[in-house]
Amino acid sequence: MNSRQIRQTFLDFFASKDHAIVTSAPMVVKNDPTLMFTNAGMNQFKDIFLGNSPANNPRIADTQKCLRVSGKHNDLEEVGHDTYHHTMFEMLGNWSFGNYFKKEAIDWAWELLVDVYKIPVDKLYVTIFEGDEKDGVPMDLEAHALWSKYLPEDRILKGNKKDNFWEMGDSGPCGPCSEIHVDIRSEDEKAMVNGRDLVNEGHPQVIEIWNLVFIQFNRKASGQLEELPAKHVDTGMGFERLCMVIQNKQSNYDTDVFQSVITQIGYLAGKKYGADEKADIAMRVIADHLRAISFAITDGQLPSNNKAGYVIRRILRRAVRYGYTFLDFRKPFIHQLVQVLAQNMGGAFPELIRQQELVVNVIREEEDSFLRTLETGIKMLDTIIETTKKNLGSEVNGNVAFELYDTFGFPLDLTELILREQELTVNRDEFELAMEAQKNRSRSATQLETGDWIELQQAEGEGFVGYDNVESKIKINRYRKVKGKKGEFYQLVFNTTPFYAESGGQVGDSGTIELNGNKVEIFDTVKENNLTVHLAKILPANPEGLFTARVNIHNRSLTENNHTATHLLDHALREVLGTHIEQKGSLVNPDSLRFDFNHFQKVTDDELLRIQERVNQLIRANEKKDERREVPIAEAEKMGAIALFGEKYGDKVRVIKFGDSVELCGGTHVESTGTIGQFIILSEGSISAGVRRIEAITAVKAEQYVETRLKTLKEVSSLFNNPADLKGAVEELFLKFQLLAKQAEAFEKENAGKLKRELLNQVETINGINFLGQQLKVDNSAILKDIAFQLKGELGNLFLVLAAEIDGKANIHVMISDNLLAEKGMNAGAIVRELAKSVNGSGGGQPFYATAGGKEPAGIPVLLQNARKLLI
RNA sequence: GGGGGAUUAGCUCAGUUGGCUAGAGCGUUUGACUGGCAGUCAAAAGGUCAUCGGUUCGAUUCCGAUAUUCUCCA
Repeated sequence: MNSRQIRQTFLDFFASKDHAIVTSAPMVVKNDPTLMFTNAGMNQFKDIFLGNSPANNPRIADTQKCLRVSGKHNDLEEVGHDTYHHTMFEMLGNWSFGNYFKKEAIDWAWELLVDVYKIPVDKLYVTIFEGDEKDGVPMDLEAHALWSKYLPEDRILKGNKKDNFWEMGDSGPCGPCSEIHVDIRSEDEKAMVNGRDLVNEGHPQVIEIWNLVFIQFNRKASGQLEELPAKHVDTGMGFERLCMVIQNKQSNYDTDVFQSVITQIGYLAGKKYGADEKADIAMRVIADHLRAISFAITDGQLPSNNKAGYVIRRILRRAVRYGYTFLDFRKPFIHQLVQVLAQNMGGAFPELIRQQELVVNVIREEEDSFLRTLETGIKMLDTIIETTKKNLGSEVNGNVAFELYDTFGFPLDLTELILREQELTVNRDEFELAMEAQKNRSRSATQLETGDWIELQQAEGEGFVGYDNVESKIKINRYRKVKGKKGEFYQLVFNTTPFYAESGGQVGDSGTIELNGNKVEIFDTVKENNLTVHLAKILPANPEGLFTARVNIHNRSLTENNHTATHLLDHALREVLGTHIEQKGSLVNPDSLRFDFNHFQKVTDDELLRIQERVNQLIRANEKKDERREVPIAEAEKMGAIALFGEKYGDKVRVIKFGDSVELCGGTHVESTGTIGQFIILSEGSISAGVRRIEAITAVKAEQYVETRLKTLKEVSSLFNNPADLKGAVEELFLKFQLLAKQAEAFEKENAGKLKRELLNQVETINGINFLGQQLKVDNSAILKDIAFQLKGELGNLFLVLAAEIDGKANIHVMISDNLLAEKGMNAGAIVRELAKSVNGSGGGQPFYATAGGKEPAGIPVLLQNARKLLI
């Protein structure tokens, strides 16, 4: 069976057991502050488990794209060195939401593995939870009894809380789990060591492939467990491992999931997989990371310099680094692998094919920029090596290596590699110490103290009513206090709310809640795990009461103008630039709108103008809003609605139509486009390879913009006495100015020349040295400098002192011919410092030329006499 | 969100205790050699040293703020 068949078989199997098959959620997580990426199959159902949303279907199965690179599951540094860790992987899973429980979950798992996939029974082991006294949970005898039907006692192992009790977090849903392990060692090895001794011991060929979690408890903030009324099943099976087992391979990377890409890497590198351990590791790293990066990009997460984008960048750089070090790649190469990946996985994940060009471009750009980073790092390292060797050291200071890494992004392992060639090492302890200090700094800066939720009541409500109302009666169901570095605030959850929570690029609403004349301001509204959370600086006096919630209508309607304009812009972009345009991000707030989209060249001024004109045309057409809620997703697609990659949609969606613009959107919009008034594009630029950004304003802001521009224009025009051709007048003035500036420069030169000639007549020879000490009337010290250098060029054997009073201060310049420096041991710097005493000043410079300033210009004549005396 | 760095000619970058009337390479323009191209040689143009403020006799250099950008950590 190839990997495609294995995946499909899983889905077909659970479909036959009445499961709804859903698509994978995006790998990039939105609206969950605790998680950047989907790291398990259950993530997309988290809000169901938490009780925030109802389950539309009690039985679900899917394959989920997951990424484990940060937080609890951080496998990044392992990947490639062994044969079974991955950053991105697929997790096959089936779920029951208050429907079937342990019996069905275990029976079906067994049926699928043994009867369908034909995995030999004697390779399988299972584990069950042994119980925990502290939590008061007994051994999972139910699971034990179910497994006993299929396996002898010595293949059912008891596991502790760490391995066999699953928890979502410090609090929340949890329960015992039962894992299925498989032993794929050779018969010889099995004879030597019993497989049951290797389960959960980190052996690469005795591995867990499926985890069945039975969610039957809720852990309260106090740590106590309470039995859940509705019990759930959550399972996860590693797809790549399953393929390895079924295809009888010893490594995930030997399966067809990875081999096509690895073959291509080998071809590009001119090396064969399996010939050299280090090269093999590099190929595995690259094959793995390629998938992670490509899927992240298609899900809308571009590499960037912070947060999730930075994680993606780091993964890509790790791949480049391994290619650079072990496969001798010096030019971008990873982007050349995308095509093979798309061929291999595009069937199951069509977004890879659709966005292939973007993925290639983004990766190439990133590779280029990292190779540049490496180049500058190598240059810096060269000078470090040089100085270390000059000082006869054999070890490079760890802080220096850390600076190279921290500030310039040059990885430590590369530093060490290059140093080793020069027989140098890095002081690792110093490096680690500096690293630890940096981590502590970051941690203490981001510390957020989140208190427990305080449940006030469980008032029934309608959830979000803000599409139809901007004011409604609400009750506060629960709240908690959050303490950050910049003060503390409260998070409030209502039974019903007119406040729109930040989502889909539209900022959250602000406003007030009021009870008996006491108003509390809501300064922002955000979403957390599908829960609308209102942020307030203070807690209302009687939190249990019935409040009147009012959205700040002014900001809301400005935001709506911009949001609708964004849809019109999207539509216009497709008309003018082509239908390849896809949204890559957007920001909509009361002030302006920002729209990012894929396009591979600069949008020309002409195109921009046409886009702007088209949007304004659509505004004047005054298209009425056609809003449809609860549209089945298939029907929405038939309507031609534009969906976004990387956005998670439910079965039912909301469709917003304005004329021919049709989009899936949860945001708030104007009633008809005429309200927007006017649309002006402020800028167009690139934010990353293949992604452009347009910033624009509408309505009042656009009006103000035009007004100030017109006012400025009017003022400028009146400065020119309102000419018919203002542009011509300005150009003419500019030309005249240039001419005058040139003339002035020539005049000044001539003047300086004249001055210089006059000065030449004043030269007196004292003891064979040409001396000139004069006070000049100039208003700019640059002229003195210029004259000094000119005189030096014309007259040898010269000791020159020029002085002037500029802005009430004395300005002294001393110039000495080169020959005198050596012959007479004269030094302009020392001389000028000494002379400056006469004007109560100080100065300095080089031996042949120095300047000084002083606060008492009256002393200049004395100063000049003193200068003369130096020669006598 | 926090730390560190960078911003100098069209591009890539030098500029080490504050004073070298701000430099290099590539590119551009002009001239010479050549039948033409390529090329070689010669010369020139091109900079408010990111912006604003401070310290100083004097700031590209030191200090502070802002903007942009790179990088590491969370």
